[in-house]
Amino acid sequence: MPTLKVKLSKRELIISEASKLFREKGFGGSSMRDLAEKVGIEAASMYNHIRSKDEILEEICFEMAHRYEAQLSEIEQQDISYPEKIEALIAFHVQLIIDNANAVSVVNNDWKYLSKDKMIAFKAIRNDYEKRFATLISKGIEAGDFKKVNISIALFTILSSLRWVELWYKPTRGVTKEDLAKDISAILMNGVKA
Amino acid sequence: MPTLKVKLSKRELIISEASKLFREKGFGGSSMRDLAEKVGIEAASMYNHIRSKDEILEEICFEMAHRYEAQLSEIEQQDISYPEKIEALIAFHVQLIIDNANAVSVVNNDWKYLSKDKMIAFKAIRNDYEKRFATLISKGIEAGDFKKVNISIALFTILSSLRWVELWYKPTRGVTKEDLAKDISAILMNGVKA
DNA sequence: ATCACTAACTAACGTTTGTTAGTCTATAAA
DNA sequence: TTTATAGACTAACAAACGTTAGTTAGTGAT
Repeated sequence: MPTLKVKLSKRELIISEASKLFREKGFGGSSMRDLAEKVGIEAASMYNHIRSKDEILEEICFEMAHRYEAQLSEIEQQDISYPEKIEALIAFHVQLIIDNANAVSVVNNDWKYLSKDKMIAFKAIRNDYEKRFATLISKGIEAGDFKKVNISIALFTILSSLRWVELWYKPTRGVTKEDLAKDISAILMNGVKA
Repeated sequence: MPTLKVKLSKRELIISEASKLFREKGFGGSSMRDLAEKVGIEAASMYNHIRSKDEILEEICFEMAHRYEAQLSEIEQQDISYPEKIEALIAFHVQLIIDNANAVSVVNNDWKYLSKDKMIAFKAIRNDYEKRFATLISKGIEAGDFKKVNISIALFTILSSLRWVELWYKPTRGVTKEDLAKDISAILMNGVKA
């Protein structure tokens, strides 16, 4: 039992360090020897814990994809208004990005390094997510809660306006996750114009 | 004279194909032999036109950075209101992204593959751009044209809400650049809430 | 004390990488 | 007609890549 625990945590250390390294140098710019040095063992030794370099990337991407999907499912089922659902999703995105900045960055930037079939699978999950997100906007319009905006444009404006958080957020800025989510929500919901 | 012209256009072909390839596979995932095949010559032959793989990336990044900077300078000097300036910048971003989707994608995603000193130079240009963009928002607030939003948050919400255009835009969608810019502006200026 | 197993190591494999050297051919200038 | 240059080629280099093989030290169970 403790053996298994140790093994898992070393594997997790590798993946955690990989997230950091991939974020900084990109998947293609990171070598297994670079990574091994960060982990503190030889490159070959890592293969006791992981199957391949590709597998690390896959684990990062699908793990995060699953988290997004799970949270969306929960919010879909909550009995709140559509604007509240969108705001809840925005808050979730902000929180996930801040708590898992490295992994989120890798998913956003390095999914194109996935092997062909894994990439197809990944895109399918992402498309599903976007479609369900769009449905929330669409229903919000029907309910009269949102303006009659182009749904696709609104969707991607919201989604990508969240991406910069990963690049921008530093605890030293003195902005809490909650305030940040609130400010972004306010801009997307009500705009910047006076 | 025609000799020079031909040389330039072959070099430009290489850079153009490189933009396409880097966008699809990433800088680290693209080899010079891959690229040469797209160009239609041998890898070694490309070195009659370019100095190195790095140089291609640098040319793409700094060429685009310069265009952003030039347009910002022009808009800064125009005698229009601050909201109009921001909308003009949004329209410019949309147009540049649509007309140079490959190059913009490379700048956005692969600048981290720049060599250390080039990366420092690139970041300096980008920081300058962001600072001047932020100033426009700041002055717009002082003028009473914008709500008293957090300037940094507003800035990055606007900038990154433009990034997805590169991923999303297809002429087949039947949305013109002008309409797209207008819709994005509308959301950022007035929000989605009814 | 023996056995099985984990997880580290060194050494090396075969490829692929970016790049250089040297050569040949066509075209334009003299 | 000679000469120079541009721009393609083939061949090859040294380095770096992901990964495998084989070995060894330590640990816990029988």
